Amino acid sequence: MRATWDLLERSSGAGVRMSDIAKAAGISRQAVYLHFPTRAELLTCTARYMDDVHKVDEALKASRAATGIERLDLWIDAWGGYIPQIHGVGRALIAMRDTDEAAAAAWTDRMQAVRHGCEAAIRAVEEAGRLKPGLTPARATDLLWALVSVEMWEKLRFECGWSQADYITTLQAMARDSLTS
Amino acid sequence: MRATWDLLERSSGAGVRMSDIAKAAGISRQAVYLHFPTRAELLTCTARYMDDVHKVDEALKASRAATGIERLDLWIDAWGGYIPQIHGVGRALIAMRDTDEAAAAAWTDRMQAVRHGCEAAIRAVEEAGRLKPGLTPARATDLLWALVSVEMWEKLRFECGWSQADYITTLQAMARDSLTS
DNA sequence: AGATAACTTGACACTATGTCAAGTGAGAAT
DNA sequence: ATTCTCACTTGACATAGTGTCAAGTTATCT
Repeated sequence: MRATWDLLERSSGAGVRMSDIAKAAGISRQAVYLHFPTRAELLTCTARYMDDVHKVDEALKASRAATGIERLDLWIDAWGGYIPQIHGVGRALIAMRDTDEAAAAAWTDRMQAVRHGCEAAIRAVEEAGRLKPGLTPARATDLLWALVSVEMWEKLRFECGWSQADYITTLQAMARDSLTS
Repeated sequence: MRATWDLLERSSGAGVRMSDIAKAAGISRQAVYLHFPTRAELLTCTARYMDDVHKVDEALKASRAATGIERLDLWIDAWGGYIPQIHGVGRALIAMRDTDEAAAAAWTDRMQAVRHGCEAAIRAVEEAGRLKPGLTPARATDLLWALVSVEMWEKLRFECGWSQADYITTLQAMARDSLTS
C-alpha cells in the first residue's frame, strides 16, 4: 500500500501497473495478488490506509465545530486541503470506473462520505438562516459537492494552473456567493 | 462515424469496442482500420462529424449577438444544451486520455474551443462593467469553464439526478451570483 | 524432522488494439 | 473480353496488462 501510494502520487494516478507496484515494494508481481485479489481492491485498501495515516477525522474536527457560513469556509479548507493527498489514488479509481464495477463502487462510496460533509455544511448555513433564497438544502448540497469534486480541482489546479491557495480561497468565495445570502 | 455516434450515445461512452462499432456499421473490424488508423482518430472524426450535423456555429449565434449578463446566460444555454449530444463521444475521449496521447490532444483541443466561448462571455460581462469585483477576466473565465465542464454536467445530471432544465437554470444562476455583480 | 506461511519463477488464459497477408467481387479502363 | 483497382473479407499474429495456476524455495515455529 505504501508503494502504491508513492507511485500514484508521483504519477498523478496514470500509468501505474501492478508490476510497477510490486517492483517498488520489492516483491514479485504475483506476491501482490497474495494480499489483494484485484487491482481495485489494492487501490481501495490503499485509500483507506491513507485515511488512517492522515487521520482525516481529526482534520475535519475544526470544520465540524463551527457554525453558519464559517462552517462552509472551514469545510472547503479541510476537504480542499485533503484533495491533493488523495488525488493520485482517486485518479486511478476514476479511470477504472468505466470498466471495473468494484472500482466504481469504491469511489462512489468515498464520494458519498464527502457528500455527507457537504450536507452538514449546508445544514449549518441553513440553520443560520443564510441559505440563498430559491435554493433547497438538497440542491445546495449537490452544487457544493460538484464544486469541490476532484475533477473540478484537477481542472483548476492543472489545466488552469492555479495554486492550491488560489483554489481554496476562490472556491470559498464562489460557494459563499452562490449558496448563501 | 454514424455507428460510433449511435453506440456511444446509447452507452454513455463506456464499453464500446472497435468490433462493436464495425458490427453496427455492417463491416468487418479490419475495414474500420482502412478508414481510421486508430480508435482515437475515429472518435475525433466522429466528434467533428457531429459538429457538422448539429451546425454548432448556428446554435451559438444567438449567444454571440447578446451583450452583458444576457450573453453569459445565453452562452450557458447554448453550450449547456449541446453537452448532452456530445456526451457519449466526450466520455470515451476522456476515458482514453490517460493512456492515449492523441485522445488527450483531441479532447483538450475541443475544450479549448469551449474556453474561448467562456472567455467571450466573460469579456461581454466585463465590458458591461458587471464583472464581480476582485475577479480578473482570466480567473472568471477559468471558473466559468470549469463550471460548464462535461464532468460537472455528468455529476449533476446523473449522480445528483437533475433534469437538463434544472442544470441550465441552476448553472445560470450560479454563474450570475459568483461571477457578476 | 516436519509443518506452515510468505514468497519465488514461469507458464498460461483473456481482452482489446492494432498489423499483416492473401484472397474476393464489382465496376471502370483499355 | 481482359485487366486493373478499390473496398472489402477472413484469418493469423504481436503487444500490453490483468488475473490464475502449479511447483518449488526459505525461514520460522513446533
